Amino acid sequence: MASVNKLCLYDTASRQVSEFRPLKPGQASIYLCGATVQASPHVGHIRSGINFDILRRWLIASGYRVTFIRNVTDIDDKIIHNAGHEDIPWWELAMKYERSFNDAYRALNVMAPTYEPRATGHMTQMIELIKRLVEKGSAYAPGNGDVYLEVRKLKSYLTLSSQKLDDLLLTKDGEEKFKRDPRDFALWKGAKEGEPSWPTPWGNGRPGWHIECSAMALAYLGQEFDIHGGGLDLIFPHHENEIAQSEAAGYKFARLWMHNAWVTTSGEKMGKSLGNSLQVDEVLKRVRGIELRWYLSSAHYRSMLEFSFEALDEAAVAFRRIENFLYRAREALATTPEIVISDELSDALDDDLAVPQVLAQISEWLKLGNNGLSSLDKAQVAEYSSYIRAALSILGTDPFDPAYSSPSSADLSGAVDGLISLLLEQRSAARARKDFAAADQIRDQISAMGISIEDRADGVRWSING
RNA sequence: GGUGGAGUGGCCGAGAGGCGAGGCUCGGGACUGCAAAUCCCGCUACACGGGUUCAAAUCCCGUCUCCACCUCCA
Repeated sequence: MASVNKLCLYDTASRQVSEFRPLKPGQASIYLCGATVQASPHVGHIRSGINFDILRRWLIASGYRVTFIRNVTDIDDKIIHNAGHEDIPWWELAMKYERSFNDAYRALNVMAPTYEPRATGHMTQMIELIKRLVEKGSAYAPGNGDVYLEVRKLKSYLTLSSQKLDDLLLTKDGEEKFKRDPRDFALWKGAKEGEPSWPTPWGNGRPGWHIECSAMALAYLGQEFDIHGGGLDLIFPHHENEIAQSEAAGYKFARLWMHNAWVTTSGEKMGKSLGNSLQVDEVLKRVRGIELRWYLSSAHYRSMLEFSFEALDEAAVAFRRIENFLYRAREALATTPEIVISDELSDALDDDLAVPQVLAQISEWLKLGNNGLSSLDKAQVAEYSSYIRAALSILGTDPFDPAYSSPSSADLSGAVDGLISLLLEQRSAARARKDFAAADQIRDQISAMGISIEDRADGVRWSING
């Protein structure tokens, strides 16, 4: 259990893996950029949730008290645009997709955050932060209702993405005549006719895209916190701008930046505009949540995951093997395997969450555990099933986790067990008198009901086909 | 133009100077009345061209290909 290693994580800012040193010993504060609730989640969105859920579970298992903030951005350009398109109010659209994200998180066993602040609930904090930036001379309100951050004045702008201000390609946004520099970005946007707005000293308006994260991180995690996470595509501009705002306001902000890679199809990033996005609820018609989670967890969080249904199916089959072993182990032991964190698991996860290494280890344990089942060696079964269960619990795919239980099937299983057992007794009798034709006929009939039979060393076992 | 990432066996997918990660598929075997499940054995790969080194998938130089970000992005 005790590992000599310490948790090491890759930091986007330093581009290095180094030891995680929390601000307060034994505590970890994490801010994850969550959903902008403008459409249903696709598997890429949920991969991000899963990757950081694994981080969180590992920190908790390592003894940390984790404060995990994952925001919901429920007001932005796209939400207003899409609401017009669907012909419903912007707040109805935002709530609709927030629920859809929550359904996906729940189906994939992503732990609920410690707190989940919504942008619309933090206008006061955002306006206060912008006021502070204006007072410090870092931001300016040119009188069109917008407030911009003056990026040239910042000494460390673009250090996260290691770019130079003058190398950025410029895109026209129609606000050039108000901006002191075309690269300045909007902290606050003046309201156009018919748009939602909130009153401010600079007129009615709504937040720019980035300010909510700075304001909410400050509100719940304070001026400095341990880890800020999100997808790779948030490095620029979103996270750069969060840093810019927060540091200009005098706050230290995040100590460590972690970014997950995308889910791709045909080598390309998943996105609505490409028409290649796979919605979570669609994929869940094909495999169970626990299997989808296993698949999305299987690549290292910093590696692209090339999505294919073939790979998904393969992952699901592989997972069922592990799951079946755990169920057999529970039967053999007459108790649910305990969660025992092995050194191998600790070492792998401490090394920047090396999940693929964990999977390789699980394969080894699975062989040893299955050997234990064949030789009826309970101690061996207990040992390896415990290691496997511990690994699965950190990955969020522990089949014994109540989050995955379906109560209705549990009620039925007793009755089904009785019925199947009756048939199996008949088959055993037929086999005993070497009437294999009759025995196979019974097996075929049971099989036709979607139930498979295994003749094992310790008796006959049946299971419902997944 | 700038910045970052990737190319590994039939497929997926780790590793980052020295014992062939692991999985899937495929072939062989054990067990079994036959299956199923499980286990055992086999299948010596790192885009290309140079270089450094006793030793390179890993380091250096060059080349090719692909992907991403540059104010909508997980």
